[in-house]
Amino acid sequence: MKITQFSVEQLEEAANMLKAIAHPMRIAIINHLEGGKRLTVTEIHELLKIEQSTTSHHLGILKDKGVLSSKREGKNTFYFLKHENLGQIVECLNKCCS
Amino acid sequence: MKITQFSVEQLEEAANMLKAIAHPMRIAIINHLEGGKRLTVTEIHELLKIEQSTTSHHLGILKDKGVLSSKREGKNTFYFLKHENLGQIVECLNKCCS
DNA sequence: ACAACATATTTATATATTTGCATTCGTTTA
DNA sequence: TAAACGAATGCAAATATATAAATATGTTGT
Repeated sequence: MKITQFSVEQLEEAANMLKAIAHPMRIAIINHLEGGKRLTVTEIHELLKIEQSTTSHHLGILKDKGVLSSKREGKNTFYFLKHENLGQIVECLNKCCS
Repeated sequence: MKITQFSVEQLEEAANMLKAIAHPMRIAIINHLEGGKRLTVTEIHELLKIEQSTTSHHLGILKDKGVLSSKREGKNTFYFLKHENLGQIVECLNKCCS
């Protein structure tokens, strides 16, 4: 007996969300945003040592798939986790990968 | 302050594991295996109405990336979750997607 | 050894993702 | 209104992934 029942649409959405997360850089980004932290594109780009445009692309993917939200404040755009419990996925991964 | 500290290798492994899960059919497979259930390739192939070879490919990916284990018993190969807490990811997704 | 069944692999094609350069857009400050 | 800064977008090349048909491998029973 399945615990959770997924519709085809839910399967698609869940897969898209996971696909968004399933990238080393993007896991690192989420990891840095855990605990309600807010970071700008430049901060992340310097923190992870990846190109500004690449960073923006990754953030765009995460935002588009519902993992992150963003808020523009002046010249900066801050990114943060949309659902705090998404951090659980990262924690769970950490347990399974060690 | 990050809760979890990932090494580059752990990020890669975590991403590979998530990438393995991040597919509608593969989420459906995991969903069917929750609670310690064991299913054969044919059972999954009939349950999800996808080609036998496609099913085998998906199962191979999940096994290769450490999500599933398998055990051959006679003509059949049974597949099952390697870490039961991987089901948590699916449950967490379900919460975030509804 | 042979037939029947279950699973895995090979191969090819279509499709999607990643990355960074170059450029553009939006905001602030001189 | 220009210059400077931060962020987003368009584009192209390299790489990876998905699917299924055909084939091969492994296992059981005759």
